[in-house]
Amino acid sequence: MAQKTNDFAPKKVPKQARSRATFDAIVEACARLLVERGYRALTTNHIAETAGVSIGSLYEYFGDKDVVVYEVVRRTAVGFSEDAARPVSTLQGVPVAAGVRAWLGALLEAIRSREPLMRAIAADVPAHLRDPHIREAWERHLAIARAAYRLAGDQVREDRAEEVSFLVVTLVDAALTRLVLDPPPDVDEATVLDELGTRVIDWVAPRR
Amino acid sequence: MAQKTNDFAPKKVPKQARSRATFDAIVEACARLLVERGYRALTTNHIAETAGVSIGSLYEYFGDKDVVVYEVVRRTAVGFSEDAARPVSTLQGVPVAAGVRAWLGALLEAIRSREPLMRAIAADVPAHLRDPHIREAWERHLAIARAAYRLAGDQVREDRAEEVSFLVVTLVDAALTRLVLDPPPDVDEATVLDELGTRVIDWVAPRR
DNA sequence: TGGTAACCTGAGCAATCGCTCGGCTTTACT
DNA sequence: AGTAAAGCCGAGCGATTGCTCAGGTTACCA
Repeated sequence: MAQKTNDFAPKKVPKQARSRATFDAIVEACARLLVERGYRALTTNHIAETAGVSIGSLYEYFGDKDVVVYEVVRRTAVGFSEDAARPVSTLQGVPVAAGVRAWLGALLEAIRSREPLMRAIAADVPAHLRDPHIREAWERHLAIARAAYRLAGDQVREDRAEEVSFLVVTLVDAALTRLVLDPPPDVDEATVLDELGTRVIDWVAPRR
Repeated sequence: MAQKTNDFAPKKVPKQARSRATFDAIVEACARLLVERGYRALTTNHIAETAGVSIGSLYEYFGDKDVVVYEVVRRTAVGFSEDAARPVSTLQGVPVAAGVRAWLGALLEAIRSREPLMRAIAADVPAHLRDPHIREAWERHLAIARAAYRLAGDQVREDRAEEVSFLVVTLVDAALTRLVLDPPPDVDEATVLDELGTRVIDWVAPRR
């Protein structure tokens, strides 16, 4: 059977320390060029040159250009999810309001600390390279939302759980991303954060 | 002074009926190929062939490939904005709740009727070709929101107007787009719409 | 009806880019 | 020390693509 997995996995895993450094140098060079010149100007020759390795070495590990980009996006998404999830995992027993605000703060910081890369990825990287990771990150967001729901016990509403989660995560994600990557004029960031927090809290845990 | 306008305006405007047809055929062929094969597989030769005109004619009107794509995106965005705005303009004197739901319905329909093109554009078209139009559409959304505010008079809250508009438009835009282009499982569309409407209404016009 | 401007044609050039391959160097292991 | 495996090199091939240009056709108007 023809294995037509549309997988962008590296074609070979480096085993020695030297080759792991080569591998990483390539990925990092790709990230740098992505930020500095954008996806469209990316060439394998250029990546290899920037990484200080030969084009042959690049093709030792990566089947083609998009595999390198895929790896860059993967690392970014994984780091992002970890940063976003970390402060939330220690929230057992905390009131919903504090939990929500902690969540918002962590997400904002996770975006802000990766601003240039996230901007470059969102701008130009083709969807088929982004989507798997965005989908995963999305799943993790929803998992956090569901876990928070469980932790919050009877503080939160229980009807329409899926729909409310969907809308809340959509709102938070879109608003924070836009706030960092494309801040609108005449909008005060602190005010937006406060208003956003207030509304989300009121949404999931309306005072009875 | 070197005129380095990063403008993607067509290099020449067709004057006769025949050439206007050529121009349109090129734009439409580009839209079709964008949907069927995606931005990356787009070539000027292929666009011309699909349009049934020669490659020379294409370059008569469009400086390069991206100018054609830019025009496709422009037309899509303009049509979208018109569809989204139309039902809202006749809302003088209507209660806020009805206005909001009309707005949501119009937006949803405007997205849905362009689903394949919007998906193709969002997936692969580079940001520098999309952004000007997205920004414009965004401005029109905000204008609608502000106009609605004015029409609604004392029915709506007045503090934090800019921030609330920003968040509401972000939420509505992201939620509806995602709902059509990437519908999550386990989420009921009608329920989402109802919940979204309820929350938006309660957000901008809380019952006192 | 003749001339000019607008419009159209398509073979093919120049440049780029992804990727290969034959051969060399370093590391790991016995 | 010897050898095999892993890693590395980079000139250059093959294919593609954006775009030009010299010359033809159609529409407009005096």
